[in-house]
Amino acid sequence: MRAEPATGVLPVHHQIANDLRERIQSGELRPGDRLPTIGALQQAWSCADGVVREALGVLRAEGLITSSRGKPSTVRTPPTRAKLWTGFAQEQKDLALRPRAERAKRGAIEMISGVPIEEVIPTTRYEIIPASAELAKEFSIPEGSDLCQRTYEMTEPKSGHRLSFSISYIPVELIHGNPDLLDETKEPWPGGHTHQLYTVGIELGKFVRSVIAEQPTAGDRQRWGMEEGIPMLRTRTQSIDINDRVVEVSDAWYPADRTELVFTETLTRWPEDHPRFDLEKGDL
Amino acid sequence: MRAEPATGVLPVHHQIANDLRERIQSGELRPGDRLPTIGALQQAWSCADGVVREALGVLRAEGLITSSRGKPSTVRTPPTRAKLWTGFAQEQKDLALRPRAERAKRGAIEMISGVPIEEVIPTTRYEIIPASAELAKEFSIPEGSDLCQRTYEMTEPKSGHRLSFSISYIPVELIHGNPDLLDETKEPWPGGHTHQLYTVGIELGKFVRSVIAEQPTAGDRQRWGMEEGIPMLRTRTQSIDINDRVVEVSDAWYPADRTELVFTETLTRWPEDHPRFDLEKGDL
DNA sequence: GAGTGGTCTAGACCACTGT
DNA sequence: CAGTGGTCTAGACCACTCC
Repeated sequence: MRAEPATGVLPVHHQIANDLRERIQSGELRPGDRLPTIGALQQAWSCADGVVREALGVLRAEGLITSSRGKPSTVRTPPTRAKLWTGFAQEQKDLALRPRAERAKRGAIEMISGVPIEEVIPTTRYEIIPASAELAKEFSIPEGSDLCQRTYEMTEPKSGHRLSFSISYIPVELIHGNPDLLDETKEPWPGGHTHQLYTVGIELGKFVRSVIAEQPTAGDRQRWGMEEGIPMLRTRTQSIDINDRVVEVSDAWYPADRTELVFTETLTRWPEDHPRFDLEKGDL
Repeated sequence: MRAEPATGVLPVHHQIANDLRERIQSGELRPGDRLPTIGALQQAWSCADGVVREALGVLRAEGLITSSRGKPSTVRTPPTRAKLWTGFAQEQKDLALRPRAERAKRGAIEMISGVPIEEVIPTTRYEIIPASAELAKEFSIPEGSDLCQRTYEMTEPKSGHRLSFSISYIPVELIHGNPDLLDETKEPWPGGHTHQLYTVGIELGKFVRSVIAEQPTAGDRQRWGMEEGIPMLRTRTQSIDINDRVVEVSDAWYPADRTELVFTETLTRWPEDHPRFDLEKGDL
């Protein structure tokens, strides 16, 4: 059993992957189309089936195709992503001063997860944990200080798949003035986190949100019902009060094939009498 | 050559991957540490080398390990990500009305890519292209209208690897008042895009930035010098003028192991005399 | 030169899908 | 049932790194 020398510099499985990728990106193979079977590709490229499988593995890892037992591999349908808008923090802040009835119109969970509450199983879990080194640094508090960790999860009942997941941290010291804030049965809280903080005398000054992307593990993929080749978006939001103190940190995870994060930045107007640009003056 | 039946329900290569993943995440195997060699794992799990290779492929695709020819596989060192701050749009807008000397302190390229200009090869390319269906929709203009496409790329000279890449689109109709805006030799433009738009009478009202993540193709990975298992962050920024018209669209790509996107949202203060929360009243 | 991981082959059994 | 892809084996050659 000798391996024939590669015809080119590029390994054969990469050649196959490149060829198929090109045919997908050029539109010759359209979303939902069946790929050639492994047997057919094996014959076309005169190679062992393992090589073809390797090539398909590459495309699967790039999120371009899906394959499962018994069925032919197909071109992945490009995802339709739900837009997750941020920029409602100001609205949320103004709401905190409004009466309870008005606040009740928007739940805390919805604000955090961005998913409307319907036909899903929400889970909320509160826990007091010692601050890790990382979180202690975020809050500028000693390592091991008490943190209130609040976990929000939403699950799709039929498949059991996770739809949203986020964790929020608050130093217990900041909220011990209002025992209700440590009581998970009080969720969802009318007016959300901004109002919760208002009840202990905290006024928010700004939010800082950072976004990274990671590749989920096989276990993650199973929990979320994700296919191979789909990254995970992870956000960390710092809620900062008007004294520049970090009062809450919240982490959230989003499957990148279902989610698009949208951030808006509104600008103030120039003064009415601002100088108009004069091309003749050549002020470039 | 018979395949022994799997000892459990889980395929062996997943069992091996899970075991190694756990040892990495628990800290038993630390960043930079060598993994057991394929031969050792093969013996430990009494399986063929192909199964072990498959398992390592899984971990590589998750970005947990790196491996190359001749050297033992190692645990990937967690990336240090450069923070890419947004939220300077207001500052940039105010700068547009300032004198040239002041504007010249910040280049257009730097504003777009977030990478300081030093020891890199910047490339700027202008091109007039017909609007695709997608872009026509963004601008609410007829398909096929003239767009000015400006491509910004920065390359690391030694490795030839791409450091940053972004493309901006502007309807030619909007900028024909100033021919310099179609001249790529005028880059970098003092004061950046905001000032460029100012020269044709456009005042910006807001920015809308959306973020998605995708898995790069093998070719992308080579161009950017990325390892397997690292996703790509992609942003699309709409520049919207004070009349709610989309005047510029800009796409940018960032390797997710080197980049963290940071968005800030500043809130206005509550009025001085806002009602203080009264726990006794129990207004929850 | 010994040891590492990368590529490839040929053959086998299995789980699942459709008819 | 035939056909699909998923898993596994055993053996081979190759490219590369390090001693």
